[in-house]
Amino acid sequence: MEKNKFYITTSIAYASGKPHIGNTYEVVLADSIARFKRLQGYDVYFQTGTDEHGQKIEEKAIKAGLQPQEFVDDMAREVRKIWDTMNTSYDKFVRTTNPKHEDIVKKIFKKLYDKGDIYKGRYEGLYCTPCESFFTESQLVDGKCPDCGREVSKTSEEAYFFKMSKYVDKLLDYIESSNFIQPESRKNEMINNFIKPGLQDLCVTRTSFKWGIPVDFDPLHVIYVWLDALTNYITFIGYDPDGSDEKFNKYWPCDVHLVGKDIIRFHTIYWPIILMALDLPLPKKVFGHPWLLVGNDKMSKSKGNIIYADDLVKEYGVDAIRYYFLHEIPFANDGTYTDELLIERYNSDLANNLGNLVNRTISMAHKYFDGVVPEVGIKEDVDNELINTCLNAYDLVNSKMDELKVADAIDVVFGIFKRANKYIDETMPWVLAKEGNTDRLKTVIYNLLESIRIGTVLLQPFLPETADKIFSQLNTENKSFESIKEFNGLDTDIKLNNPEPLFVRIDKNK
RNA sequence: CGCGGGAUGGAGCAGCCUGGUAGCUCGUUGGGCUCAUAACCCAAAGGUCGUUGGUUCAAAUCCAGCUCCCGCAACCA
Repeated sequence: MEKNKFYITTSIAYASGKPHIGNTYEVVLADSIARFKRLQGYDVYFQTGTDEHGQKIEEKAIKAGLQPQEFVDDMAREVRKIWDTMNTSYDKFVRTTNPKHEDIVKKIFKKLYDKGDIYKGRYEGLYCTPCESFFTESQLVDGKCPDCGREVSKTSEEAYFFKMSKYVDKLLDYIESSNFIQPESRKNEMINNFIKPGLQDLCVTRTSFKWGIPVDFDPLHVIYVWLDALTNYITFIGYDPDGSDEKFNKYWPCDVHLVGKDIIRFHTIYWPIILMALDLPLPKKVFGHPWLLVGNDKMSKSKGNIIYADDLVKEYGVDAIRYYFLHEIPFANDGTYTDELLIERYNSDLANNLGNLVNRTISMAHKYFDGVVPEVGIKEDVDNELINTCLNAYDLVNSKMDELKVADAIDVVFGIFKRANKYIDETMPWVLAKEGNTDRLKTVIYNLLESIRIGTVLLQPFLPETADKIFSQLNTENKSFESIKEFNGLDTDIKLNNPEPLFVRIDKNK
């Protein structure tokens, strides 16, 4: 039987500098979804990578005394290292300087040109070289670049344009009749801001720099970011205008493109139009996730408040950071990062609620039963609430994940651990031990261990390293979603391993 | 009149679409417990839901004006 496929991407990181916490958040978010779908039995393909062309990179390379290719080789290695540090399970890390990709992009360009969707014209505007951007008169601040404050110059260059208007009606239909754009509020933003006022034709080439994919039949021109970067989603799974691979036919159309909310426009307007022009099906969903702010500020180099994920991982451990990213960033609004909030979440949720629960439970199992998982003995009504919390959790998590509400899904999982802590107070195992009520004590300890196991099975997509540690303490291989449909997945008579603290509390005065 | 988002106890958020006792986590205070990582469990205090007006029997929720913050404005995730 053929497994259902699930294709998910992140946007590709621009390889001009070390990716900061925001890019990293996106990959972790995609990773948690990819892992969840894999556990559900989907044939998942998860793609991420780097966008490696453009003027900014060309300039940075020169400044560093490197060839652009050497520069991006270094950057790609750096990006990949951070993705790996975050324990992300991407299936493919793509780079737009890949020769095969470049080759297909040239073919795509040619195809669209031959079709008449791309034509040659002139691009005019006020240009800021360092920012690599054109501005309109109204955008300027005191006649200068609104971004960097430097002089702009009137520039005009010959360029190729993509005819957007041809496909705009079809696009509007698709956007309005589907849940293609997520969250919903972005849908109106796109329609009112960009589509309704009328789409201008998109400039798809540049002559002002060399570091890019040249236009085959007009080598003065370099293909600008749109057709180069966006197309990574199809070129690397085997799209070819002359005939695509099996792999492409299997995975396309993409199920979810995860992108930052600032580039949602490119993914919900230009990208579908490019695909329409190529006669390809459109992606099912684009989710524009919010940002992680530092305090109240947007992260930026000029503010000097940039935070890098790998620094945080060194300090707190990978799962603490994954937890913070996945749990603290709301579905639609921006999230906040501060050291204080991170430490607070770490202590209360990870160390106190989860870590301490596992530790106290396994300690009791050792103390009362020599670390052997006991058989269930006497049952009582109080058990049912805990058991039901565990058995209902999968459906709740699943429905939250379907909506991409990862933070809510994690809450459901931690709700199990919270309920288990309460159960310990309700049943008071130490009293049962003192009274010699072994038959009841067996049940209580089993229920606790099994609740932890069920919670851990559901924890795997979010905190894979921690889940492995708990499974290892429980000494069990029953990790599947199938195994949590009933409350008996932990085999009895297994010898547990010794308890090891999962998260050591952090002294916030440090 | 460029477009959009936001303002909810000390902190971070939910609730608003589909009006009807304001909810969650953290923190604070008091109590309980001693299996455990001074963790866990219970309880309490703390908010006129930015502001003014309107609709309504009833407004955090719907409508209008205002103030403040933020983002986008055709390449900063």
